[in-house]
Amino acid sequence: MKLTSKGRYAVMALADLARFNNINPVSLRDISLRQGISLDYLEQIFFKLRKKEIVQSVRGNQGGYVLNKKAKEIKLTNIFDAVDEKVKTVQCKKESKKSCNGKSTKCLTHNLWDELENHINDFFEKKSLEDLIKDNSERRI
Amino acid sequence: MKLTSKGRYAVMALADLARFNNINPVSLRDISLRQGISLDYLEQIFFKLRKKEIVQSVRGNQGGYVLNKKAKEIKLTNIFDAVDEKVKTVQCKKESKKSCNGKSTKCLTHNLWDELENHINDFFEKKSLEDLIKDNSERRI
DNA sequence: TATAAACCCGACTAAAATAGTCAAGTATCT
DNA sequence: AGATACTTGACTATTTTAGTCGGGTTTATA
Repeated sequence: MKLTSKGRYAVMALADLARFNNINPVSLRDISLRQGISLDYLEQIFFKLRKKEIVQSVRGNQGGYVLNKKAKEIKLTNIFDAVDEKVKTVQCKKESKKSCNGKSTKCLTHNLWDELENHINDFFEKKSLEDLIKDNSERRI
Repeated sequence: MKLTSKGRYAVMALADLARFNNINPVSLRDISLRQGISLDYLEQIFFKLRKKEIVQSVRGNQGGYVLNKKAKEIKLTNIFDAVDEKVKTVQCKKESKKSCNGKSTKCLTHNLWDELENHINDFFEKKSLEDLIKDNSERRI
């Protein structure tokens, strides 16, 4: 299971983007300043987000990024997936099925990890970017 | 968020222990062989489990470990806690509340991580060791 | 057309975490 | 007495993380 800064930054940056997503693209420089994330690191992250078509880039002066879909349609799963944050608790597929299939207690816990994985993925599957910014503006201001 | 081999090993080892928990204590050597976990590493893990009173040790020849409570009463939370696997998605408490409390979008995602944390902890809070071995024996054999 | 803003992309790296190993014990059963 | 098994601390190789660095290319605008 991984869930590290990269994933968090990606979500933070996209939430920021969703908020300031007007006519004009949002530059990474602005996001970097607002969210306190290194510009260079943001570039790495957005490179991946672009490849997965979550954002679109606008090159040149006054350029930046825009969301490629509606905030409602961007689920957290998509984001984590894009930046390679795999919610993977155990890689049982590698260990050939012979050594696993019901053999003693070794695999006793595998169902658990599967279950957990589904549980977490469900959570991420249901949450969209829109939920994030909506939740937040409801609670404050 | 961390959820690594140490946590998995701890759960596997305890599930093994719960299964073979008869009158006699179970030696780490046996668990090591059955689960394919290095004996030295198991010792480290059980040192922690003992300190948190999840297991009891029986020293000397024919010694080993026994569960210190009923399998039903040992929740996964307790296990992860004992081996320092913290389900912590973000440490927002450090960043003083001034810098966080509703200031722009920086904290926009904090509710999310809180929610996720609760979600996962809930899952672990509900699952006991007994659930594990019961689930498993139901499905096979 | 010059220039600055902004994206593009690969390579490198310090620090931390992980998953152990190693060594030298101590306790207890037979 | 001897074997088995727990106890404990220190050490370490490997991997991952969270970046940095450096050199591009593209495009708006003055």
